[in-house]
Amino acid sequence: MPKKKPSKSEKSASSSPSVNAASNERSRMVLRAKSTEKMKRLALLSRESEEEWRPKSAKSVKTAGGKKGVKLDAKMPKKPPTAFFYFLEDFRKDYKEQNPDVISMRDIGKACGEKWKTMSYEEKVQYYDIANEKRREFDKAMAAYIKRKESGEDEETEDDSNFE
DNA sequence: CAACTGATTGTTCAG
DNA sequence: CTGAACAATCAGTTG
Repeated sequence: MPKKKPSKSEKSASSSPSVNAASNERSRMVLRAKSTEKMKRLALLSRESEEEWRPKSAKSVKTAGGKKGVKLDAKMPKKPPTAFFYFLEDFRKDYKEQNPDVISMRDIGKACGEKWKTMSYEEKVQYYDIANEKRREFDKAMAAYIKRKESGEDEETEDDSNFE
């Protein structure tokens, strides 16, 4: 008997049991506590220790214009949009129709977050599922990235664009 | 003129 | 385990 482990919400299992696929994908779905200054320092050290990690990401991209500027971005796969972002896409359209005056993501984001919390588990699972597949793909890229990093992360020398 | 910020939550990584 | 930071997006603001 498939008694699964839905001790979480369970709510109405009459809908579809396919929702479980989103929850137990990985074991690090914990994250939600407050903060301990102790750890804060630790993490800060880590980031600083890193070469340069990512330069603020997207923001710099715009500034970069046509220059790559960053060399580590070539290997580091960008984070795929989260389920929330997918929901945002859909919500954005709907929100625009209802509030044509408001177009800023800031306002929508607030409305989205509020609604997001009101959404039922099964409803959110739809987006979670999408994110799951996305991560799967991302996982491969990440594996390759790590593997290559351990390998020596050398190779790939196409800085023909800019010379110095 | 051009770039950054802000706001939302979820996912990610590294120690 | 935990925290810090980024993922999209676009109007608004600043330099």
